[in-house]
Amino acid sequence: MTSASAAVVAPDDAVTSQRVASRLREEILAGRLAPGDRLRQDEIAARLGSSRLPVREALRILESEGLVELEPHKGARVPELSLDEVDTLYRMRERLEPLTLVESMQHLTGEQVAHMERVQEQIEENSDIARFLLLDREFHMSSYAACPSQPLLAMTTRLWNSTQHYRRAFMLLAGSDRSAVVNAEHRLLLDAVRRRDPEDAERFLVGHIRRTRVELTQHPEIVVPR
Amino acid sequence: MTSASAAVVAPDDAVTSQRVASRLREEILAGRLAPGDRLRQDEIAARLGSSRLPVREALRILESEGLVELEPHKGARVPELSLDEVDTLYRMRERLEPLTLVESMQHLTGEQVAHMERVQEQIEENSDIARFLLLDREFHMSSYAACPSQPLLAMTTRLWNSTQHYRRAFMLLAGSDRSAVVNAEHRLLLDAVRRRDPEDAERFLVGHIRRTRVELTQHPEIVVPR
DNA sequence: ATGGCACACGATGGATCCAATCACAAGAGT
DNA sequence: ACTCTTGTGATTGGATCCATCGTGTGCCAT
Repeated sequence: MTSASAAVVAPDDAVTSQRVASRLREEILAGRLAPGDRLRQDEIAARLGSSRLPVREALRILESEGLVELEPHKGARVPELSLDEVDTLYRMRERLEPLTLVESMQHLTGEQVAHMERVQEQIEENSDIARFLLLDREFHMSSYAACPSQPLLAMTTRLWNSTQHYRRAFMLLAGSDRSAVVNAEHRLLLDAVRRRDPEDAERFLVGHIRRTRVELTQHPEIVVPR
Repeated sequence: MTSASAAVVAPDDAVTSQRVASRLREEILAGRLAPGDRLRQDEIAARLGSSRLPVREALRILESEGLVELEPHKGARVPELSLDEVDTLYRMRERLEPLTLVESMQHLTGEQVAHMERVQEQIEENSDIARFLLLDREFHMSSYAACPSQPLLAMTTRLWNSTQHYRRAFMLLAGSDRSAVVNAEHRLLLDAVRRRDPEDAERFLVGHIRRTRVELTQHPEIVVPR
């Protein structure tokens, strides 16, 4: 699969524009580039050792993934979302991701389900927030990995990308008090996936996303006032 | 609104890359560029009177809208979808578009609803298929026009773009026998919008999209065998 | 002192040229 | 006759240079 839509890692042999996109994607998702930050083509080109042209193409790639926004003659910046916009993104997730999961579930191998379980075990042993964000993403993305529809998987990934920063802000704020709830939800979800039960899978996943949305939107301080 | 995500027309004063994207978008949506067709950068640049660079950026824009697919060193082509992929795109529409409609509905002005009604009247008077495709798109997009969430509107537009060609193929095949059903569904939808009733609006819209999906997937001959 | 305008600097968009990659075809070897 | 190889042409990716647009600063007028 040459498509970079779902990949987070950086293939070293790829074309320059995709290498640059990978680097920037990683920096945004890790939070080193925060919402509102501007991305100057010159600076990036110099820092990553290429010309500005691949940088421009990389910014287009990232725009299609929802990680930056481009405005003609004004440049690229990491999008700043209002609370309403985050809320809507979560409502989109509540509707789309169950479809992604159901489509993927029927094609998941036993080994892939076992991988999900191992990731969940790591989540339960873990206490670091940055690591939780990585593991949580890995857990859900693993459940979507066998989705045969590229557009569906790409949109799901895009929704995760767009909300990543606010998930982190929420975790840093609320701490890991709610980890027991998250783990219970993940366990139920995992069990439904193992049983290949689409109804339960959809129910638990919607509940999981919805609860996160409700808790998250109770903290207006994690977004710009607007 | 400078965003090109939902626009179909070509602003003449825009930057070259967006002008090129507009032209190509129009050619793809109108069916002059069919699935499987290749888009050569040189040829496009010469035809539209620009250098290849804006063409490359335009292709990236169109890729993010789902209208072309890019592969490194191999170029761009209009995506060819299998029946399963079209089916999944319609299932995505069934889940996403009701949300778009509900979000938009509460902000629609009376004048905008009146516009929807005028478009529906034109649909009922019309018998040309190419014109129906335009009007049908205008009818639904008008109902989404007041959606405050850019990502949601962009994704909805993207789903419409990706399925446009197969809608046309289906209409050319099935003719306009089913226009009575379409008109009845549109009228119900319009009434629900006028009453600002989110439950009915969602019910009718899901039914409308679902019926189209079911009828469309009964015609495997409109897609590549695969 | 404050608001508005003009100019200069910095950043982005576009054009041209060169390099790398791929696809197809012709030829040699088995 | 078939297949593998190699070379050539076509096409895309990348670098550099120039044009255009935004933005910030500073001056001037009110």
